[in-house]
Amino acid sequence: MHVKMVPMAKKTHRIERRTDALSRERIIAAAIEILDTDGEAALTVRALAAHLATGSGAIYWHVADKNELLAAATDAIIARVMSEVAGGAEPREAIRAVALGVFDAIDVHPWVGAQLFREPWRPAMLEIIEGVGGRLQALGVPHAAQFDAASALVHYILGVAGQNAANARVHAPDTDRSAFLASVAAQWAALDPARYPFVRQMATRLRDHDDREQFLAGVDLILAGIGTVR
Amino acid sequence: MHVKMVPMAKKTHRIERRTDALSRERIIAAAIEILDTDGEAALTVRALAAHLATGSGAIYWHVADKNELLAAATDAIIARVMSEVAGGAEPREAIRAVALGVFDAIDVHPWVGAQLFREPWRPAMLEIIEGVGGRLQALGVPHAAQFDAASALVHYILGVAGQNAANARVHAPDTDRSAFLASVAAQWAALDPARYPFVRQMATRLRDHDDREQFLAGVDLILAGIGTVR
DNA sequence: CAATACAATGGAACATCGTTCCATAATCCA
DNA sequence: TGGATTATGGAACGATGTTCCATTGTATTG
Repeated sequence: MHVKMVPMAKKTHRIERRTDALSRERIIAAAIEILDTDGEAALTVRALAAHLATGSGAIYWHVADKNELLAAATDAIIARVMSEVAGGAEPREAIRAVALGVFDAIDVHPWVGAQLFREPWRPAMLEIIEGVGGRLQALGVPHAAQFDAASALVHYILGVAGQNAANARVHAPDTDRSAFLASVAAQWAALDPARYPFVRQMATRLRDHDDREQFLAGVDLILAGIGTVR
Repeated sequence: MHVKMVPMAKKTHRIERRTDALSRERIIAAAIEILDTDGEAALTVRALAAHLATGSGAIYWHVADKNELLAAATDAIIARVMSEVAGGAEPREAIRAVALGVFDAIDVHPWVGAQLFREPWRPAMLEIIEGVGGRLQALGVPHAAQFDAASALVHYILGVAGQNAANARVHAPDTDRSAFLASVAAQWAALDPARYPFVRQMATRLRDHDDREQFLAGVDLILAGIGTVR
């Protein structure tokens, strides 16, 4: 059952619409809220309808389908990130800032990491490519190498993003992360030394590493590689 | 009670089963066949049961759930790739070979690209990490930098893998790829030059680029970066 | 002001999915 | 041989995304 708002003055012309009217923006905002608080799997059309105190059909009047909803939510998050980064810093620092912005956004909204892979021509991906690639020219990267350089950086960012999204999907929303890392590290350490010598050696590093620092180390590594073709 | 059974040798325990008996291996093989020919979305438990001429319940006797089935199928593909690569080539070439092996495998089995992100402690991911990281030591990468270097390479490979998987998901199974690239390139070229100058410039490169070559260029870029910390 | 057209709503209904349950069949073991 | 165990196949369940449609609210028109 639902409680309707009481239209107080019905004699005068009420230009304003009902204050609880649905809109594409309100739907996207509600979707983001559900995704952030309860995870990717919790965003069902029914849950969304309940959260908005409406029915499923009303949602489909404003949004084509769930895919479009997720894509729009992703675009909203990434656009916000890129506008916050902006700035006219030194190009190398700007690239790091863009990458870290995306990383941090996915830390807060893990579902974005999975969405970035779908429909790469959507605004979200364009923003990232532009944010990274736009600074490569200022870095002095030869024109012929800019496409490869931007592609490498963006794909690396995507890889980390997807991995973080996957990790968030596996965990309970607030599982102790260090406990999880320790458990995987223990599995690695218990592997057959003859078959997996490297992975075994990396077990302790996996346990102690900081995701954010390591992500940045990867960006720096790629930037160093880009520097060699200057 | 007398024994009138067939000669029941302890070691020759071979009683023939029905030749069409199900098995975990047959189920995984059938799943891979459906995934490869009809795409990720076509793999439903019902389709799989029909393909094996059995019922859904029988499948669940051999396999825990669909996740495990997909993970096992992924492990099978990646294990095959890594055993084929192997070889004692020069480390730099070996890393390129491993990366290309994964790339080519995902070109044939796009669904693998999406699966690699789930449960990174599974055999498939271990194989890749070991295949890449194991050669870094031989490359002369300092011990302290090996974790970051391997992580960067693997995440880059993952990013490309996920992107290719997404592309394959969007296309009809045999859509003309160059036509698709041309259409996206046209969209890029039509963007606002003030907002997306870099993406616009890259449009023609996007149209003409070769995925495989560009992937390798990224690997080389990262290897070059790794070389700077030697 | 009444009548009407249209945007918007909410919930029932539908097809499909992964999974569970269970009656049965096939096979093994004592 | 007979009971126990393994294996099978299909019905049934709950949940999902989506469509359909009767109904409501609002704006426009005669």
